[in-house]
Amino acid sequence: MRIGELAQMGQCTEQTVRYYEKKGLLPAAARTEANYRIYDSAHVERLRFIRNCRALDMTHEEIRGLLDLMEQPASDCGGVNGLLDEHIAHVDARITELAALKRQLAGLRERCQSNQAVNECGILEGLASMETEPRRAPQSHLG
Amino acid sequence: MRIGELAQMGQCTEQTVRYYEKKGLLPAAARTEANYRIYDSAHVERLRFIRNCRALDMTHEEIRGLLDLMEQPASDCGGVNGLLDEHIAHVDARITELAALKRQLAGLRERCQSNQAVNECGILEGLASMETEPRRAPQSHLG
DNA sequence: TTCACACCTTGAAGCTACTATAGGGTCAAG
DNA sequence: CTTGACCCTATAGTAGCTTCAAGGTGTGAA
Repeated sequence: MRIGELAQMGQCTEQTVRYYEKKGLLPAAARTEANYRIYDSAHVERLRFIRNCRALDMTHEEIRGLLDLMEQPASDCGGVNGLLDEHIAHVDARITELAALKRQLAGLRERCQSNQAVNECGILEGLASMETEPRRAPQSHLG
Repeated sequence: MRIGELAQMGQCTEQTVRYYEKKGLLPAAARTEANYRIYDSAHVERLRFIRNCRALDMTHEEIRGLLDLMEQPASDCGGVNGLLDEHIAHVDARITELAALKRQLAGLRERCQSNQAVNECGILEGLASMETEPRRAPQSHLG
């Protein structure tokens, strides 16, 4: 099959497939005489694996880790479990961060219930007077 | 004051200040004869406002919106309230997404409790066989 | 044959919000 | 006169793509 069909199987665009190839997540495809990339079912499997990982918000780095571990099918899968545990920890950390953020925003929002003049708005006052604390390193890659 | 001091007041780096100037969040600074940027207390206020918004994970776009609204101090602050409400909705949406993600990851993690061979690992089986659903547009800018 | 049209190719630029690096200029103290 | 702290610009890199530009390929119809 050609790139369009593969992309469809992987629920992504052709550009994304080329991008994965460039980044080494997918191996370089064989080519037809016209220089078209050609794929088989092994590529479909690998692409779907990658897309599933992406759907779970794993980074390319994490996915690469899993793919590397899969290269030794007989070895122990402790590394896989560890990688997933770390990823779950990232998600947890981000949820915690966002919950704190939401509390802060809710507090700010309470400072202006009615429509009033911009220069008396409690929200803007709050934003102007907050004490910015130096941003610490993010606990997760999840934005 | 010069850029180093301003950056310190805003809990950010000098590069970040220059970046904000380039992006139009901060007005172009006056210069000394030696071409050094010079700032006063109004700049400090504006930078702190921006940094506080960033600490709340607002985008530059959202911050620009607030700054624009502040340019008309006498006008009604309904726009400010709306902007904040939308931002809170972004945070909420992201929390919901991440909670769903966490459930999915927990289900996946259960598929392999003990260390076994990689090619029999339930996690990798799960990742290979999941049905990727076409990724819908993100409900928030929060990664 | 020639045309349209769908499909494929590459490379480069754009997105967010910075961070880092290179290669230089300014200025006060020792 | 040199050291060191501070400042300047411009460029490239980060993640994970998306979009654009400018073209080549292949098939069916007029």
